[in-house]
Amino acid sequence: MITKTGRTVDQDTLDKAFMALADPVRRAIVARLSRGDATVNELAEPFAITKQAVSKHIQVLEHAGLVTRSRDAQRRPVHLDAAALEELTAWIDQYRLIAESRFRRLDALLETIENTEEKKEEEQ
Amino acid sequence: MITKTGRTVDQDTLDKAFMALADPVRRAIVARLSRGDATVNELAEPFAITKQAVSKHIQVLEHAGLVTRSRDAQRRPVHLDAAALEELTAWIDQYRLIAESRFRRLDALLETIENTEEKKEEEQ
DNA sequence: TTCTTGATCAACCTATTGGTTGATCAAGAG
DNA sequence: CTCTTGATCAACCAATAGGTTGATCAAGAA
Repeated sequence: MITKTGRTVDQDTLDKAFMALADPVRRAIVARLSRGDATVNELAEPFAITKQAVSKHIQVLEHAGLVTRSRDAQRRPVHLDAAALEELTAWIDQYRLIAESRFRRLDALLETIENTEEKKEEEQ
Repeated sequence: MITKTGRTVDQDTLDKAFMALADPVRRAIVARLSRGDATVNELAEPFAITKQAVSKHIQVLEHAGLVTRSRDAQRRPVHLDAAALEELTAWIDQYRLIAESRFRRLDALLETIENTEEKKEEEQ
């Protein structure tokens, strides 16, 4: 599929991205990163799980294309990719808007029918 | 968290909803349903998997709150819940917009620095 | 009642997830 | 060189996801 940004997103990328967000720890990491880049240790601090587990979560986010990492001596700051998030909302909105427009058209149709019924009653 | 619609969405609901979208078969089902309600058999037709497997996929979507089902004799038409999709985009956008506004502020800062540097050069 | 249709239930198999512990590596600091 | 810090690799384990086959159920149709 093609997003508003013109980028092509394949099924596998969508699989990984949605799967990545289907975990409360990873969503908390995304929330934290929206406020600014952070290291694995910083990200691990609020959680009651091992640093290794958090490292794995970050790898999941990275393979999903939601975050990127740079090198700064021993540190490897994690950075949130807002554009990747936008592609997900674009996918969802595409179908949500179709469903909603269909709903609105049905709404209009029902109104038309109601008006017709009222007219009939008036004519009687 | 609370969405634009005022509805509260708990972690477990987000877990299930994102997990539900992390599968190409279920996304295809969502895409099909955006065009209108359909039965399990109709939804199963395009796929090379058993009807039972599709039935399970629909249950996953249902437990995630993304679709609802009504009763019409033996048929159980599946209906896409556009409002539930909206809650997901609301969650994503919340953090995407924070990250982007941060990015824009950094952009503005870098511009300020560049202008300052240019000014210095002019002064030399 | 019997047959057909639409759909689910139940049991099972395999691959993958999310977590652990323990070892290892890479880059500075002393 | 040795020590510390930040982070990853490797092996393992329990739970779950996605799929199958076979039986079952509920509602009309004949």
